[in-house]
Amino acid sequence: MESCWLEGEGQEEEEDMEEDWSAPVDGREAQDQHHSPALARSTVSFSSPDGPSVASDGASSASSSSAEGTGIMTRMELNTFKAGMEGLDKEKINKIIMEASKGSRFYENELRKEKQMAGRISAMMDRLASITPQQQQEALLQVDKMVEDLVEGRDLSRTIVHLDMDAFYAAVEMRDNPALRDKPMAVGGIGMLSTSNYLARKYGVRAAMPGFIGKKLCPDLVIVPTNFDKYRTVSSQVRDVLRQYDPYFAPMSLDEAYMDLTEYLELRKSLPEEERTFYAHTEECFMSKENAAVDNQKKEDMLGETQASVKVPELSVNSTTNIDDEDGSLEKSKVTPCHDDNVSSPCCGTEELPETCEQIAKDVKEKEKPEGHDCETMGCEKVVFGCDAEEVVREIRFRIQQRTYLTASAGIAPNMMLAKVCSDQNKPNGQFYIPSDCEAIMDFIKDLPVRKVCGIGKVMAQQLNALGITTCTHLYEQRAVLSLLFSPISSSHLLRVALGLGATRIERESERKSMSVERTFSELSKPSELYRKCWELCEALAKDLQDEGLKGRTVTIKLKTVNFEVKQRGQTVPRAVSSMNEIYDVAEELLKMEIQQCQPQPLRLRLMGSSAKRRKQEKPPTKTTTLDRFFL
DNA sequence: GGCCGAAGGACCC
DNA sequence: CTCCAGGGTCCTTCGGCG
Repeated sequence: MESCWLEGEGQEEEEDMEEDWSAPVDGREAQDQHHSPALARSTVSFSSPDGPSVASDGASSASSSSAEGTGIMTRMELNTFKAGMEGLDKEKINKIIMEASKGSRFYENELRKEKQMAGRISAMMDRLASITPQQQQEALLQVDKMVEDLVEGRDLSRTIVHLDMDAFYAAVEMRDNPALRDKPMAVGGIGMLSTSNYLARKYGVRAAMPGFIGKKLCPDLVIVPTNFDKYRTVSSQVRDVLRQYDPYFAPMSLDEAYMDLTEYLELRKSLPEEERTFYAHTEECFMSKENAAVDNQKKEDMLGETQASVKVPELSVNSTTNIDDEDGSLEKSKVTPCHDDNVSSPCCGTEELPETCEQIAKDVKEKEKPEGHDCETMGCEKVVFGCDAEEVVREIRFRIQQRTYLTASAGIAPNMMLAKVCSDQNKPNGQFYIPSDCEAIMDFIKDLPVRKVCGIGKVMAQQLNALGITTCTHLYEQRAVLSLLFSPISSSHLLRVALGLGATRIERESERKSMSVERTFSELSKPSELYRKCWELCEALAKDLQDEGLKGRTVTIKLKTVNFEVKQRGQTVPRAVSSMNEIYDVAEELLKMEIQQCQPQPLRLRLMGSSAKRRKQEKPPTKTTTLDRFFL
């Protein structure tokens, strides 16, 4: 239960979600003038009052606000950036997506948002044009001071891993139903797909795509309903493995997690070979294996498939003996106190400290072995893993695969931001390592598309794009301008990205801040129906809250009109609430106001939600009477 | 000016 | 022929208030 919040049904890994932003900018072109397009532009625009024309040029290329036509609707197209997109007909796919969407209310709303975005960008370009060279100089000076601090505070002492299950939900379904293995399939419903297998991706079917469009792209697409209980089970098996390498690992969803291997790697150095030895189980092994729960039919089929992929992740198991001790000698990265990165101490939680890593490791290793099974005599392939980070991660992936028959990808780097990007690098069933030295980091960062960075989404990417920024190098080159155009928080985040910096301490699970329930339905507009729906939602929410023993001080309702416009209305109450009645009282009132607001017209909704949020956070951990762990 | 609450979004899975 | 989720977190902007 301590893992509560992470049970939030994750969407699904790498998937880029629907989006796209379909980089209209051709990389090369950007590179040619990437010296500082924005800089040049603003200088030009400054020296010549006409400047804007130059600037607006850049803006319009990034997001033509001209109606219809080709350029617009960049938000609906397919993101070709991600892995597994080789050799597929983007043109054709986008055409199909377009045709399926055109004219729908959804599409109209997207159009609206697109225009709004264009407006924001052009406002930004105007601001850019009004920046004087002096301002820029000053900004640069200031930013470079920050750069200095940031670089000085760089902490290369940690080894962070981001682990990501490959096409998780889809992989689980394929594992359990062999009939699906050679078919393009996706998990979800006709309304929305959570993820798709790699075969389906070839057709352009991706996560966060509505099922009916998936069907259009790939008429043979098999859509399997989600089965979260199953994914949760598998997920916990994976977590069992991860825990042994970092008891404080942080699951981000059912299918991905961050780990800090620093401590473990230290310990690993003195781990005898037998402790690093595993066996690739063969069919016979499985016959007696724990998975007895699975019916035989499935099991057999599973094995057939598994054999093929059971091989050790990545290359040579034998090259493993390279116990690179050279690694321990990197004193160049003097351990700095890393003041910038989050200061949470990973190892201070007094919670259930699961003994030591060694103990856990032994325990679980036993568990992984089929009962009463002796690998030595059963002829299982013996695998010995080395002691460096890459070897350990291979071992982790190997064990995950042995345990779940599913593959995972991983990224290893000195901080979370990089690790996350890395895990995507060799996506299905691969891993990528960035050693802990500045040069390696910068080399990696250099051409990294900003869009790949976690936290830079469609919108930010498009804004940056308008400034001629597509890679992290550009990000650095434009640091002065960025500091002037974006908020301090945003620009410092961008700056850190540009420097290859990221959190080096994995936050201990934090308390949840809100809880919500929302539902999409076919149009409702009669007040009685709306109140009824509201009631149901509040009921569900109250139950969820009570199940976790939580209360909320702010009750909000969320409404989505049939035109996809989203509204939220909230009210904070004097005392935290959790009961059905208390919540509904507030929600009903809020809903009533909305219904009245559009009075003669009916309020036509396609979705309604209800949520309870905790209030800010008390400044000092107020020692208010060991206050119940409620939202205040 | 600073903090808070409300509303709207961006982003992530 | 219809048909685009649901669970979160965090940031930004704005108006009110003391």
